[in-house]
Amino acid sequence: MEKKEKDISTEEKIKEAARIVFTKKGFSATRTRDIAEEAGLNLALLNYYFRSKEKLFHIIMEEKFEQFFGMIIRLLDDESTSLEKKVTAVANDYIDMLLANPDLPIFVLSEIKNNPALFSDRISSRLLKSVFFRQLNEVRPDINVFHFILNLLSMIIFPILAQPVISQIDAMKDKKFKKFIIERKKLIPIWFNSILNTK
Amino acid sequence: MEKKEKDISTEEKIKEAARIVFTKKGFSATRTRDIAEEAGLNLALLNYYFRSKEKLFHIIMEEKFEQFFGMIIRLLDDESTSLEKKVTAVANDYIDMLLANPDLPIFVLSEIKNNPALFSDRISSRLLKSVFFRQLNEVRPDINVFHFILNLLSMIIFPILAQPVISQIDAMKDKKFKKFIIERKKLIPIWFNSILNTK
DNA sequence: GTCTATATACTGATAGAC
DNA sequence: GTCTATCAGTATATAGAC
Repeated sequence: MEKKEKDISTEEKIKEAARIVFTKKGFSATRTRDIAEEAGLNLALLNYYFRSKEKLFHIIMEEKFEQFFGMIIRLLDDESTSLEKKVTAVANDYIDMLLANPDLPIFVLSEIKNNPALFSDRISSRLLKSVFFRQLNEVRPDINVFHFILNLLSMIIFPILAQPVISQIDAMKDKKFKKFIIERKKLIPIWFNSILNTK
Repeated sequence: MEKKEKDISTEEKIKEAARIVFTKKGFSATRTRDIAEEAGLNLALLNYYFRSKEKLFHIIMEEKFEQFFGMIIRLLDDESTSLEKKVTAVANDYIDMLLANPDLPIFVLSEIKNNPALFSDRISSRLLKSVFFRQLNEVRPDINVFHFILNLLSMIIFPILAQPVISQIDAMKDKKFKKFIIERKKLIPIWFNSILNTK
């Protein structure tokens, strides 16, 4: 009767395997057999629990989109923190999340590109109405909010996206790459302050 | 005997179709039938001219990698321009190239992630030995060159990568998005100067 | 619920006519 | 060189035994 690891339901085993394989290879390159193998389960069980590859993919995709966009929006829509604190918080927490999920950005961007309908405009409107947008407009109405937020996200997300390229450089392999990214947690807020305080 | 459009060889028609379809959908999601259809040609001709999907892909991929990395390296390895001019040149010319080839960045990054062996370390060493690296070290030896170049590339490339997401926002559709990106040609050098002149 | 076996459809590649 | 027809291999999905 005691709880063991083995008590994870078959359904959840399949979902966990699907998270790994889909985010790693994308929808097209993933075979249902890859997921079954990753889960250590029979192929037929995927269809028993989820009906089709598409349906399973949609469940995982929505989870991953929420992970990717939801966290940013929650950090930027916080009434209790200042603009500077938000930049620091995004740099810290979002980088940590991406280091734990390095396949996430390219998965999300690729799948939205393949099928833009997957991305609901509800997400972008949550960003546009966020506290962050209001705050930046109060402090620096001359700064284009879109440029500012896109610079922040670029400097955080792009290096993770480009890791497979960057890590080919000897000085940037594995742990060195991770150390390099963690350095950016401190540096990104500094760079943004010099932009904010210029002119 | 006169030259017409129709004089484009069948081989080149297939390559041009392959460029479009492979960069749009990636290797796995592309069917050889998609390429034949895009070229307006019979499927069997692909194998007649290029033996296999893999071989055709390798040809296109190497072209595209050279386009993506080669241009950056040529701009950064120019003895005749200053550091500031290089930032301006990269912001201008590279953004123009990416606007003309919006599928290029995610294609290159996805395919290298799927198969890191595709990316030769010859490319990274050309970057590390570039004039740009030497120049930045002379002017600001306290600045980490990797952070600097990655910030530059992030701010240029990421917005293009994220276009399918950004353009879901009403204020960022089509021509407005392009205008927004072109604004960045002027702004990116300004932002980098405030970072370079700080501290 | 889970397995084996198999149906059905798709994809890359080739044989052979023209 | 280019086409039609088709093969062989693989992928998703299901039927049916346990």
